[in-house]
Amino acid sequence: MSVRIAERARASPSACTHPRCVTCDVRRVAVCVAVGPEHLARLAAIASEQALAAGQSLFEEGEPAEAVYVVTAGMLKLYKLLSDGRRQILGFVVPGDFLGCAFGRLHVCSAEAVTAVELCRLRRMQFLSLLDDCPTLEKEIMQRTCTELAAAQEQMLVLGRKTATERVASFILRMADRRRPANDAPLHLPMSRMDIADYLGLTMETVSRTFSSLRRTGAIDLLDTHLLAVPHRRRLEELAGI
Amino acid sequence: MSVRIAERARASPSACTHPRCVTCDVRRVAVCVAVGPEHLARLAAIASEQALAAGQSLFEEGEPAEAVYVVTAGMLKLYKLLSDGRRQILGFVVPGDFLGCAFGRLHVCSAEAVTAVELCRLRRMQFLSLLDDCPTLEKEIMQRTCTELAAAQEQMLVLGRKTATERVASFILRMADRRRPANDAPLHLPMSRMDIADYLGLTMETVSRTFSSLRRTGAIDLLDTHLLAVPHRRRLEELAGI
DNA sequence: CGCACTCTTGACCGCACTCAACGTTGGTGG
DNA sequence: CCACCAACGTTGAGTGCGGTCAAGAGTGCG
Repeated sequence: MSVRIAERARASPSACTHPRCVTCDVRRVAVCVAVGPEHLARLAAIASEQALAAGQSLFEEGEPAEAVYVVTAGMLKLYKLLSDGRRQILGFVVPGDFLGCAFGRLHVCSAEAVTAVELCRLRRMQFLSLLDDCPTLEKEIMQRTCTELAAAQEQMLVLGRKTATERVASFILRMADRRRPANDAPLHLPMSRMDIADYLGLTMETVSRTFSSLRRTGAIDLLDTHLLAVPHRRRLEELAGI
Repeated sequence: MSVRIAERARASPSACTHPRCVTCDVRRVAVCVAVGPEHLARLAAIASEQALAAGQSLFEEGEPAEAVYVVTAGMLKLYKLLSDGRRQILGFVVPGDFLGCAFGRLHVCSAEAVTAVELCRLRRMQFLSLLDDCPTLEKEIMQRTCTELAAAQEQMLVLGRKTATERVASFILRMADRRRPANDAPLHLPMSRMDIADYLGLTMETVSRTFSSLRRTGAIDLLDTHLLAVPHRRRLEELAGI
């Protein structure tokens, strides 16, 4: 991986439009890391590859955080548990996303692979010291953290005030919008109905019923259990309570 | 205000334990801003005082963000609205907290005074350029943003998976814990039952009923509508579903 | 004193949960 | 190749928690 970062940086710097960007292309997934060329070797030195099978855990809440990650393929879910097993999924992580880069010593949530996953692992202390020396990277992390905070606040509105139909419609729209690159192809939702339920604060049964109801009313086309099309986006937005 | 910041910095640098901290003491509320002495004059130059009466709005979702604020007295609430008026309160802001310092151009939520409020207003563009030159301040903002993100994720668990009793118990514990300085005096909750309801994803009636039920079972002492004591913290923690 | 506002409490209702049965799919082994 | 099984998803029936509606208590202010 270390080698590949440097190689790709020289080979195709134009794959990403971000200024001073290193393109780390693993399996044709572009990962943008805003780091100046003077810090490139250091970034490469602290990076290593890691892979997970679907269902495998990456880290758990309360564990010491020893690394941060950039996802290069697949999807993970972040979640918190109550002592009796109730679960809240905080978000789904897709290629290009940073993971576990909180500033605390301990992980504040657990991470588990939804599909097979490939990641770029960065040793935490070295990554933090790189941040100190590389302002553009620090800006990038700050930007991403703010985006995550805004997403969490939007989800608080969903969980606190929206009905089941509005939650599912909001979920579909959000998942459609965060695809990189953006496109109009059918939307693949690899997570189980149970995962969607735990993300939306509902039960599996209610999620299933709501998908069926959206299909019956024509708001979505369910091509397959995990594949759907949005024929009339505006209609789904109305159902989402925008 | 500008003058007071500089004055206080020289007058009582020991009021705050934070390294290289400027104590901006307005009405005896200590506000810590991690900025080196070399940037002190610049900080003072972009700061001004502002006051709000209870119920007054500071900014609204979607407006351009022209300033960031440090609260020096009172309490504000941050919230989002749905088109039909449903409201989700994202958090309550207390003295010492930063406010509106997202990196986007527009405010992502609205802010309204719960009580009479005094703030230190910092012009946004100048504040951002100060951030560029002052790494300790930037670290401080990053740290606070991460803390806020963790709080938002904890609240997602509350809103998505906890019962009414667990939500109210969690709320009381959180409010008790974030007091600065920490103390065991009776807890003052200046916000209305409606505000608590909109923070916890409940109705006013359910919040009121739950407070009454907690009082009957002895988990809390309601000294007054907005003042309570927690006689057995452990008991409340159990009720909160820790 | 009267008004306005907030909070509390009661009665009833409905949305989402629980429990249960069944269908579908994919993997395994005879 | 099919039988079997386990996991996941769908659908139906009934229930309960928290919402809705309404009345009344408490409080502050002019």
